[in-house]
Amino acid sequence: MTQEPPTRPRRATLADVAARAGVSVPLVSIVMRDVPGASDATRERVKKAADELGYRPDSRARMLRSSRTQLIGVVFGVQHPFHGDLVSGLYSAADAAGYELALSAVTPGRNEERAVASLLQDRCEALILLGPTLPTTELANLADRMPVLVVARPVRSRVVDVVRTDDAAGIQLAVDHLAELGHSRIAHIDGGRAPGAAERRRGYREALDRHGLDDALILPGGLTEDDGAAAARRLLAASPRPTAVTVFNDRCATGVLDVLRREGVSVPGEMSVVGFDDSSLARLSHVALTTVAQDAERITALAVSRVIARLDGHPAPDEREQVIAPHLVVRSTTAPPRPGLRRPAGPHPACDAGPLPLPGPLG
Amino acid sequence: MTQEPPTRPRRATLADVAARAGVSVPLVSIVMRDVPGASDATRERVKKAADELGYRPDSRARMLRSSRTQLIGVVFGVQHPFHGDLVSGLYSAADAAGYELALSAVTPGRNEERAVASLLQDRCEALILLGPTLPTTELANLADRMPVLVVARPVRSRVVDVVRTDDAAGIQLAVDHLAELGHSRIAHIDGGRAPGAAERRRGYREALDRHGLDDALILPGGLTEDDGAAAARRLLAASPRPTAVTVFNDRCATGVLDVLRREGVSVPGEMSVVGFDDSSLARLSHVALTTVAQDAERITALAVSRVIARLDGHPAPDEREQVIAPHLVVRSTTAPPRPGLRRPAGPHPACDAGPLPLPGPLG
DNA sequence: CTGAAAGCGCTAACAC
DNA sequence: GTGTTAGCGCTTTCAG
Repeated sequence: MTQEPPTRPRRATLADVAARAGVSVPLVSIVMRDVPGASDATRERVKKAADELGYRPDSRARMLRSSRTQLIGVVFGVQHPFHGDLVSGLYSAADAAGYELALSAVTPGRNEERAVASLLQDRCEALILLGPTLPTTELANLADRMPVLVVARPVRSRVVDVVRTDDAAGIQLAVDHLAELGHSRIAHIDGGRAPGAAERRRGYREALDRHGLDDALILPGGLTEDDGAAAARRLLAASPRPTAVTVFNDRCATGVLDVLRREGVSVPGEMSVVGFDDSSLARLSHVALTTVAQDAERITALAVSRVIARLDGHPAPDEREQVIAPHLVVRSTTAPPRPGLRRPAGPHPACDAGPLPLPGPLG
Repeated sequence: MTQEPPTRPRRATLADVAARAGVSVPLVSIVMRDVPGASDATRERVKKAADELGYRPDSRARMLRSSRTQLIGVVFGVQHPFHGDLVSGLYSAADAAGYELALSAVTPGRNEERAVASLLQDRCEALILLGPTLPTTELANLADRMPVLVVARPVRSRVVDVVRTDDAAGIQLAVDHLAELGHSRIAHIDGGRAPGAAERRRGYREALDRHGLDDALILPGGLTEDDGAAAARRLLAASPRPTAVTVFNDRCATGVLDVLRREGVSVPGEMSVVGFDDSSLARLSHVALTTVAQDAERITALAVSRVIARLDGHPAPDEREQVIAPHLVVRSTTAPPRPGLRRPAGPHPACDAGPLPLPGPLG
């Protein structure tokens, strides 16, 4: 067996293609970029030569030469499911606009500062940050150098753009849904100091007001399953016990569901639960969580177009923050309240393993 | 209110720093790269100037000039939770070795070809592909141009490196665990044609053989919750009914759990369940799935070091494939078999809300 | 230890 | 249409 080639063939350059096609380098450049300035015959010849050489343009040289890099930097949390949806949307939007994305992940061992720093070295023209925890002053610093757009975190600043879900409206949708089902004692498990938590608290209060329900009950929660579990125990201890609860996010709601089921509290019979995010968690058939869905596609489309508008020097709109309406996804954790002890089976009561399936939302 | 600055300050270059520090450009380069060739006094002065100007090196120009880019391209699935773990590990490993990562995501609207193509334009020196579905011939094509390493998919090829979990050994761990608990009727729900599925089937068969259990039962499964749900129904219909089952992955196992609980089959009392991946799903407190964990840290460390060895021209090792031993994470879905109808409570039987906890692996 | 010159691969100006 | 010239920001020779 001969040794594998220790020396790889040098990559073909424009000059190689030019030589092979018998034309000048700039002409090849013109052809490769599909811009006017070459005859069809030449185009043909050059493309053939490039093909034969397996030529691939060098984006770094290209970006170095032209002042525009057409690069948008994106900082995202590699562990965060919803960020996956957002990144997908950003790719499509950027692609449609002729921009490239430079991804930089935040991981347990790589903080936002580092993620941003690497993007700066890559000479991105703008930055899109997904749910950043960077202090506002840092964001402002960045915005001083380039357009910065924050997704999914409310930032009060005159220098960065923000695109986010209307958190308050989201919780209001949830409360409306529960109120329509007939619930009057609706609690809220909040997200503490997490991004959006304050808005969701406010939305909850306002919705209760609108429905003339005045016994608001806000329990301290958090972002994780465990936070939800702890809050659920307090929820059950409340007197009078609420018949429904809106929870800060799906993860937390999952923890709530867990405790409820362990305690033998039927969901949605004795307690209706609404989450937030419509994460993959909520969609699991055995969770089937009614939840408030964020419109990732719209959010990302707006984010990209806003950032590009900045790059094109369009004047700043009055409001630097754009809030996107969420929508409610009704699954199986919400139903009309059931004051009695009999546990009616909802479409999917995971732990009501007993017989008697009584389908239909209304008994 | 004055208008915001429509014209952003040009980024500082080496020349700017040089001018400010009163030295030549190359000298600044030497200082910025921390290589020998400058006096301490100069170093001090240059660094100060760079700082004041907010200088950031231009990675593109740097890579263009030096033949090495020190860039490793990574293709990953943005929706795949386990890829998140892998990306985290790759970052640490690459960082420690002085390499950068160029991330390129596969999304519903962006296939692997595109993800790879963008990486090629970025002049990565090597490619690491996470669970790719690219045909082997494509992989070989790529490997012709640069070192290519595939993670988490068995590829029989002499030209690409592979680092993956020992799938067969993983299932064997699961079967060993179940056999030790006293199970003799152990089924397997497989992953069809998914990467690793064949190996896991084989591991299951071999493990059964080793334990002298000859009634192997392999049920067609898949990767999703729904696949698991369907398989679980067949599992329950089997006669004699198995007392334990190993499942292709955690997602599928979740679907299995769901059906079991709905059908009133106690887990782990009447049926023990083992998953594969140790995904976040398995870790959820209300799922608490016993599962086979892949060692993401070791996998990524090996992947990076192998790829760098290639770049450094080290000779290819005999075996281009490296299989990493997984380990078992015992949670609450496995326990000794209970032939009777009484449902004993394991450490966490989400639906066995009854009392009597009988701890200890052996009854 | 420091500076001058050259050039990575490409594109933007100009000539012809 | 096509070729020539210049230079993006940086690193690499090589002189001094």
